[in-house]
Amino acid sequence: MSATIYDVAREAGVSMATVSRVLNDTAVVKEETKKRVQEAIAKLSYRPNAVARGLASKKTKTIGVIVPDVSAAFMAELVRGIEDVARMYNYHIILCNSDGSLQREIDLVGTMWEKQVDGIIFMSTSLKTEHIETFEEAQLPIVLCRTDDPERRIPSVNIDNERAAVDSVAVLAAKGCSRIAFVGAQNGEGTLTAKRRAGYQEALADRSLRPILIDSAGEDYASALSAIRSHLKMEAVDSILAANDEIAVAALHACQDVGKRVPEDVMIIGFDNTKLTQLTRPEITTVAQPMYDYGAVAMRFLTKLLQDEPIDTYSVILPHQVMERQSTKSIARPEA
Amino acid sequence: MSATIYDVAREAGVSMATVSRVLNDTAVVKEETKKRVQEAIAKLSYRPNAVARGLASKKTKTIGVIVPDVSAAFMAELVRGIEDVARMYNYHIILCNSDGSLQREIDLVGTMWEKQVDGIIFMSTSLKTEHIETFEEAQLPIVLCRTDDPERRIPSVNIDNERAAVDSVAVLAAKGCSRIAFVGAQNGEGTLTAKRRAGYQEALADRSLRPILIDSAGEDYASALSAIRSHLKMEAVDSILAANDEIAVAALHACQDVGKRVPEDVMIIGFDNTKLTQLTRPEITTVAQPMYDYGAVAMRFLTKLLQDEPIDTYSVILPHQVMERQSTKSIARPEA
DNA sequence: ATGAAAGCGCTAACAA
DNA sequence: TTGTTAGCGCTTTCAT
Repeated sequence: MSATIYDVAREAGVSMATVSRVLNDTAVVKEETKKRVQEAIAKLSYRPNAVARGLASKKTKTIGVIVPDVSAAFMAELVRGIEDVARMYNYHIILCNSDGSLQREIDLVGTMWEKQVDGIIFMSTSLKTEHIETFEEAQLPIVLCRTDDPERRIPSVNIDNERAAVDSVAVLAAKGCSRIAFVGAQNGEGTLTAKRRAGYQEALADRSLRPILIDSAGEDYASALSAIRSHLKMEAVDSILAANDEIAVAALHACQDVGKRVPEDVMIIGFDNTKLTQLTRPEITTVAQPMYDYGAVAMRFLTKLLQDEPIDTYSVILPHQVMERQSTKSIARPEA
Repeated sequence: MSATIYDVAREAGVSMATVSRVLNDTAVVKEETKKRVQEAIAKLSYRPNAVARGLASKKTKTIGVIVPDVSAAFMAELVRGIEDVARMYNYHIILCNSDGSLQREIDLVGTMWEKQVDGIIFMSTSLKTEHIETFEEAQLPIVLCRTDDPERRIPSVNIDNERAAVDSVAVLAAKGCSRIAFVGAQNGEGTLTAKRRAGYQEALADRSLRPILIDSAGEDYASALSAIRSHLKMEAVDSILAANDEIAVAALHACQDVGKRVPEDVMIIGFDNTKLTQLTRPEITTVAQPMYDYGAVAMRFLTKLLQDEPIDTYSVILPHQVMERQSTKSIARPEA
């Protein structure tokens, strides 16, 4: 298993160039010699050394994946999408977590250059100028994934988050809700939550409804639970749009805690269609984001870039879908 | 950003050997020359090419991670543990999914060899002879992670699954349960579920209790739900030990469906301490498996192997813990 | 303390 | 159709 191409050449009585040719199918080789080479390869259990190959060809068949945290909800599914498509095109992925730190993201792009990856799939919250500069310096094909680039300078794959929030509000409004609250952390610009909040506000303005913003300290269950619970005690709402599913579950429990029934008294819609939403009772209506597809499409996009295939658009928008479940089910009320 | 070591050498007026020395700190270099070299590096924004380095040194500072499916529950956390420790030791990881297919696992080890990784962290269900043969052929340091090797031929990191099941039964028994059921898929030998079932049976035998095995078609929510529901209609149980948390949630819902209260009528214990268990009401008691630690410890183990550090034991057992929550809470019953 | 030179295992002109 | 020959960018003896 550690013979070199030279050993194979000698065993088959040809030159290493010929072996290389049959290996890469890069030129026509007489059927008979090809067979001899293949036998030699089998006999010696030869396997090409990808590192040497990478040095000589300046292509490593490896792409760098920079993600805030693989272990975050559903990120792994996205990574799986990347890996599946990467495999189809004979690429491998080097996976790195940035924890959302700008400095680390920048460093990682540098390291990826050192590793001579053929391209990068980059995930973060929102792009800053430092990112752009780093990308330009690295001179590597890069595809953004589930990451906002306000000025659309870098190829990217996304859903329309604002639109998704607008759609969710529409569902609620259609069921007669008018006191619609939004729950999410009040964090920076350009984050997913910010976009969703913007869509929510737009949709409420269109209907001349008063926005009810519930600011949870973080995007996690615990902080959302207490924020919602205390808000519910102050002010009645008939529906809650949550920035993500974990918050939606918190909303459900908060309602139960203060004696409100879901969906009879309060309707709830979450975001992301994680497994959670089907393991609660009632099951929670949520906006399905195609996590796997994010990855798969981004990787496919990157392969196009790498092979100079024609590209239709540099900012791909994936479809989203409001998955209606029990938490927004209209109840047929018995006539009085 | 694409100067070579040769450019740096010329810029600093030294030989490339000297540049290499300051880069790798591999020999003493006069303070002054070192400074000149570092300036040249900065001036040219030089970055060493890791591929060339790998070819010359035969070390790539890359390790292969073979996992059934990153997107499976909590696998990502394990991978995160690997990556964090890898980073501490200046390694990067190439991540691949095998979907548990033996053929693919074997192929992947080969590809990892081609990529010249310095070592492999391998995850699967149970090891077969084909695995061992492949590992030997590859001649690479390999650490098994959360993967059973009945004959302990390969270094590994695990918890004691049988013992964990025994402990769970003990908790139930201590609360007065005697009709204790186990729910899990009736799949192959050497799987996690099989180990847990074995522990369950052992613990019941010790107490002269009759085992109640509920066989769900798969390890997922839906099949477990229907299996448990129909079993509950046939036979009363006072507690359920589930092979994993998803099944535990199914058990909870099945009980609710047939009008049993948890924990008053039926107590439930899950396995894995996933987030799910805290998002149900009641919250579910579960066996905490250190997913992150599996990865972190396995990677640390591998670095020891790679640096010939002394090893105490080749099969590391990590601690588990029964996290008691509401689903096993003894209720103080009012005196009659 | 530094330099010269020989590879590492492969690809890719260029010849033949 | 096949072989010869330079590299790719670095590490690593071996000299000096």
